[in-house]
Amino acid sequence: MSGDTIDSVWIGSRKQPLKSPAAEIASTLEGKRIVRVHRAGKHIVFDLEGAVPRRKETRQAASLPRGAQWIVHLGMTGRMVVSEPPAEIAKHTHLIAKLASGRELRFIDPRMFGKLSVHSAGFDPGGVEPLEVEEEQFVALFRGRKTPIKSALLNQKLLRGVGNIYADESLFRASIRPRRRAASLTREDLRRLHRAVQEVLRDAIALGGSSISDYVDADGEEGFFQLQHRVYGREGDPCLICGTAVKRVVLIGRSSHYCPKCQK
DNA sequence: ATACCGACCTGTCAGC
DNA sequence: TGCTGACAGGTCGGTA
Repeated sequence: MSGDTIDSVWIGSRKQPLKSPAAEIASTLEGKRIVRVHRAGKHIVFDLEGAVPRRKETRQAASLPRGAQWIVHLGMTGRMVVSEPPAEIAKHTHLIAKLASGRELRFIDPRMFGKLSVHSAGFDPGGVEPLEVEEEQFVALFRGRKTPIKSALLNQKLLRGVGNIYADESLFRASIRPRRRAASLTREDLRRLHRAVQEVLRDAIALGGSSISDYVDADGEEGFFQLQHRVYGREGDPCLICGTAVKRVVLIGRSSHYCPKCQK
């Protein structure tokens, strides 16, 4: 992908997935070389020709000339696939970028919760990377917040990249109930949670993610972390530690699973 | 400022 | 065999 050039862009008629105007997305992408593809939280970031990597804490860098960036958020059901042109165009395909190599980059998203946008300056998703954050900084992020700890874990402005499955799994491994107020957690609780989040994410990444119904990675491969879920999707099943039935409650409109005995 | 809730969409599956 | 309702990897904006 890196090094390839976007020759032309086709954008579907649905506006829902577009965070920037279609014409702006097309004009920003067309003719640009993809310098680098990386991830920031839940966003896929394409650095386009002329882009200067963001540096930490350098406000004056804002005056540096910068290339554009193409930002893709997959939402719930979004996929970015690389296809050969003869490949059938899947239903719910919202964007096709024709590359100089002859391949096509396609964005497919049935539910249209995914988002496409372009930025002319350095894109900042906010929050810190959960796999990079130090223990002390992690503790400071959550200390004193009145919100339920699970809401805080899902807040992308604090920690970026943790979603519903991994929030539940992390809280189980840290023996903390989803509804516990962040402010009520001790320093030791938060240290355990820090370790749990990192452990869950590392394990999940190693297994290629969680394929619940239709998730596959960029190569179309399913993940296997769902086989290691200890509470997510296991309502009524015995806790793997104590045998108590796993509970499911709705918190901020999201399914939340926990063991009522192991998690306090 | 903070925190819930519905809205945004389509697809699938269980239950009747 | 349908139909209906609940639910799904996420985020936003309105309202209290």
